This record gives sequence, structure tokens and C-alpha cells, in this order.
Amino acid sequence: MTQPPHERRWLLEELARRGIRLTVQRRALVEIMQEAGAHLDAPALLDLAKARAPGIDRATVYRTLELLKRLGLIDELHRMPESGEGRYHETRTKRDHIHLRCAQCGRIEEFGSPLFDRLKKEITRAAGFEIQLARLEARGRCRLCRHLED
Amino acid sequence: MTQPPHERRWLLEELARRGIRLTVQRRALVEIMQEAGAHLDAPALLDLAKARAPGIDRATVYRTLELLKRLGLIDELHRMPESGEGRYHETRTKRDHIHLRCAQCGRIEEFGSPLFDRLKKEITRAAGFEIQLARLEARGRCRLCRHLED
DNA sequence: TTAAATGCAAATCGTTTGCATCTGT
DNA sequence: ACAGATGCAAACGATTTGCATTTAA
Repeated sequence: MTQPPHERRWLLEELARRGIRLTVQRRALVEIMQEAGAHLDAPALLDLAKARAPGIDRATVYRTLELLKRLGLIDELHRMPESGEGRYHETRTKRDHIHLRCAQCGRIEEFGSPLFDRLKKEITRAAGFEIQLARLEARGRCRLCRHLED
Repeated sequence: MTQPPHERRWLLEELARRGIRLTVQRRALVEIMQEAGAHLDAPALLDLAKARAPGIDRATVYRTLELLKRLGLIDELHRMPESGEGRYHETRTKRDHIHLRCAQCGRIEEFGSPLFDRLKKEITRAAGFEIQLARLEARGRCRLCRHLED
């Protein structure tokens, strides 16, 4: 699970590369987002960031998220109905993907499949719809929780 | 596009059938939800409802949406990232489906495909994930807007 | 040095809740 | 009549904004 240092820092490096000012607050936030396997919403991010950037304000968190989104470095995830949770962010991988959210343990795992791409192609062809962004989000029970429960 | 009266009223009839109290406010909300082709969020719903149920309060809107969800008559949709729009509701059709949201005209069209079901089966099999709810939401340009624009 | 980023505080927005009053059955 | 629904107002949590101050480059 552990990533090599340069993997864990590409966001930071990307910011530097683009000439973005690197403040302690931004460092903290960006590092947390990359280290956390989970998808964090703004309040959670703020909590964690306080350890590394004492006195950091919520406004800074939101402004940083805004910045990263504008730069295309992270994507905002939609929230699932009935989840009660806020917005999530994840570092940018591919724009289109599948998220499996476990209703029991709350973890989100990603899933990739050529079938997904075929489905998108079919949508374009059959509905005449030009897809800019497609996301499949599923709620259910993950493999681990199923084993623990049964 | 126009539906026959009984089609437009099944929600109301379903409520009566279940012995739910039919107030003017609930009538208004339910009728609006069925007549509007669009997917409305709570504030928009409130606005429209004021014409038919003067003095209706936001609390009533939220409580009614809650009720309908609890009864399984509507589903809450997640919101798309960067859309800035709130939650949507739609009268219940099937739990799993595909939504194509046009970034230009804002309309949402539904899409069905056997490929979608195959994809879900694959997720269950390959990831060991037991799907309770799956939704694919795509943003892009609909056929009509593409024709108008080009 | 100086444009940009921050903290602070107040404002906004969507949603929820307690409670007294009203209404559908 | 009375359980349940409503309006009102206040509370809430997440997000946004204006402005004076600080800071990275």
C-alpha cells in the first residue's frame, strides 16, 4: 500500500512545476490528500491539516480545494444519496471511473473495466450524447465486510 | 411528451392507496414533481409549490420529500461535481439507472442498456462487491444541443 | 518588494428541528 | 376528536466572501 516518495509527492511537485506558491497550509493539505487512502471532505481535511499547519482556517481549505480543481489536479466527487456525507475529493487519476462505496465500513474502492468504456461508447452512439464526464457510483457491501458479517 | 391523467397522478393515487393524509401542500408538491419533466431540488420545488399552496413552508417541502423517500416513491439523486446544484428527486422508476445531464440545456435524460447490467454483474463477480444501488451519471452535450451548436 | 495567500469574522445557503396551531379523516 | 401535518422561527453545518495582515518568491 505504501507508495514511494515521488509517488506521494507528485501533486506538490506539479504545483511547483506550475509556479504555484507553496505555503505551509498548501503543503499540509496536499500531503494529506495524497497520504490518506480515503476520500476526505473539507471538514475532515481541515481537522487533519491542523496538526501540520496550526491555525489553518476553513477558508484556506476551501480555497485550496478550489485551486486544485481549477488546475485540474483533483476532482470533486458527488455524494451518494442518503449518505449524509459532504463532498469528497480525490487526486486526479482518470476523469471517468467507477466508485464502490461500502455502506458498512465507508471505504471507497475504485474499479476499472473495459465494459465501462463499451457502455460509454454505446451511450454516445445510441443516445447521440457527447460524454464529457461519466461516473458510476455504487453503494453496497465490500468483499471484506461480507466475509466478516457472514 | 404529455401524459394521460392517470399517468400523471399515480403518485397521488399511491399515497391515497397507502392511507397517507392528502393535504393541499402534498398534492401541490406531488403534482409538480410529476408534471415537471425536469428534476427539481427542494428550493425550486418550494418556488413552484407556492403557486398552488400559498404560504407553504420550506420545512414542509423537506418533510414531504423525506416521506416520499421513506415510502420508496422517489429517489434522491446525487449531484454532479461542479454543477453547483443541490439534490434532485425523481419519481421512482428503477433503482439503478443512467442519467445523461446536458451541460448546455440542463435537461436530464435517462438511458437504459443491457451493458449496464452486465457491468454490474462483473463488479459483483470481480470485486466481490454486493451492489445495493448503482448509478451512472454522465455530463456532456445532448443530441439536440449538438445539432443546434454545430 | 509586492502580488498573492492567509486568518478572521460575518454572510449565505440548504437543510433540520422544536413547538404551538391547524386539519384531514 | 385527535393523530398527524403545518407554519414559524431558530438552530445548524457546510461553504463563501470582504478585508486587514502576513508571506513566498
